[in-house]
Amino acid sequence: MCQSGAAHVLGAYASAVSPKSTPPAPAAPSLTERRKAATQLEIARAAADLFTELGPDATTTEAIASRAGVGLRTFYRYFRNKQDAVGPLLSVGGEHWRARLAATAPGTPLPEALAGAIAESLAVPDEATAAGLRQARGLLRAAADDPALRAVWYQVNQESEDQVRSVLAQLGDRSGEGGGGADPLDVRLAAAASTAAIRIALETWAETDADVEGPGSPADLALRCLRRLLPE
Amino acid sequence: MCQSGAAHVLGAYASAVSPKSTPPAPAAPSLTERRKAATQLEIARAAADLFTELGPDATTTEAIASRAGVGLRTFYRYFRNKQDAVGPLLSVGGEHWRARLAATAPGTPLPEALAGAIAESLAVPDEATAAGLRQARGLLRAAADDPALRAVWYQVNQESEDQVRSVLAQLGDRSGEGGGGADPLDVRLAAAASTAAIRIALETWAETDADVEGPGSPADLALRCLRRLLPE
DNA sequence: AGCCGCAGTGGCAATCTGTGCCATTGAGGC
DNA sequence: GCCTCAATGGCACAGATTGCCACTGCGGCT
Repeated sequence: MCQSGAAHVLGAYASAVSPKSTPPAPAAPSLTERRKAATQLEIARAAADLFTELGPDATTTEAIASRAGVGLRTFYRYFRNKQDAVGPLLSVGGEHWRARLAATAPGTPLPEALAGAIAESLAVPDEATAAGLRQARGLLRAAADDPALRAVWYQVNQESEDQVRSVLAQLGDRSGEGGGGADPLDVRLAAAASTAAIRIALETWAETDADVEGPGSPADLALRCLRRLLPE
Repeated sequence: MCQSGAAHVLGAYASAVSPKSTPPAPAAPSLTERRKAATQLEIARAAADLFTELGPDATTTEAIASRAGVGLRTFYRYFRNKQDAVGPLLSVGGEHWRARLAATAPGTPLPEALAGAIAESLAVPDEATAAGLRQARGLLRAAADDPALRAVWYQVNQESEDQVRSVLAQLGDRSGEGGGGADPLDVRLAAAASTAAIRIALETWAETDADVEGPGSPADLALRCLRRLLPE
């Protein structure tokens, strides 16, 4: 178990586990914290395996819980429902992306900041990250036949958009101190555009057999999409 | 009953009722057809009422069916689930939008075509349309507190995006006969950008008390959003 | 080391959701 | 008026969720 391939595409779900205790400082996660994260990942993996093997419909919640080695009741303490269980695996790189974005040097033009953060968060530094992307690809392909699973994908993206929106709002406040930050509508649009760029890049990539790196990779596609949507 | 306020925002759901029989020709809908449409709308209204009164969680499917005057079993013949029932009311104008878009004069620049169609589909020619928009606003506000309802909104938008995508693809084929149409990625991005423009316009409008027309209206906001996302 | 409070867990019971099956009924064509 | 068929309603059932309660190990205190 453990978080080996814990790469998250858009990372809206990771927060489900330890949102209260240590948001900013990466202080030593207590044993309990780490155990919870491992459990969540374990469940997510079990769900993803079963979903891709049998299809989401034929998979019972109990089967997921059982394969993950937890009680049914515990499953529902981690996830709202069956489909949500794969959320963390579809959130590949999202946390990374937002963190990188929040750390952008003040004064950087927005499109540039977004592009840099996207490039970095969709980069594939190790095999675990690559595996995470490939698993996401499998899920996206399964989603093509399953409305409920597709709904999770939409939700993951939308939550990512919301979070990016707040990151961008803070970023805006930080630079134009006097005026009170950027136009909320612009912030919203930038968040939507960049999230859509990543979403479409991943969807498009999932439809192909392109590698995780190089031309046709998620990072490549995402940057191309971003340029179209935010040419400013 | 009947389709008085049948205006649809993004209109992905309307097809749920009569997708087989009369898709193109608006031939005389048989009595049965009209009855079905009325039933669907009846259920949608019942659901919307209960959702906004009690909240989606506290509303049981049976209560919706009952208020709509149909059997529980029938409810499930019209909608996949509880939340989906309000889909038609959130799809305000979508059908209209796509139809208008499909009918665009060949040669019209894409951004212009999209803007024209959006302006027309979010226009408010009569009180019924206005009522439809206001009801959508109520649902969007309720969605703020309910993840499941929010999920329906995401889904409606996503389905609209998919449909717009195919309309745009055909539009592209129609003009550049020789080459085989526009770059699929571009089509996808244009569909995403225009759908997002409408989505964000409606979300933003729902947060305010602005009127259905004039500055701050859905149409006004949508066009502003579109200009930002598709300045080409 | 021994004790305590608490978070995380598992199990059970109850309610709600979603689907297959079958009989009934009214619409539309002959 | 008779026949065929789509639309409906009721029923039963498997699976999805949730409230409630007791059990157990982690982490802090004495």
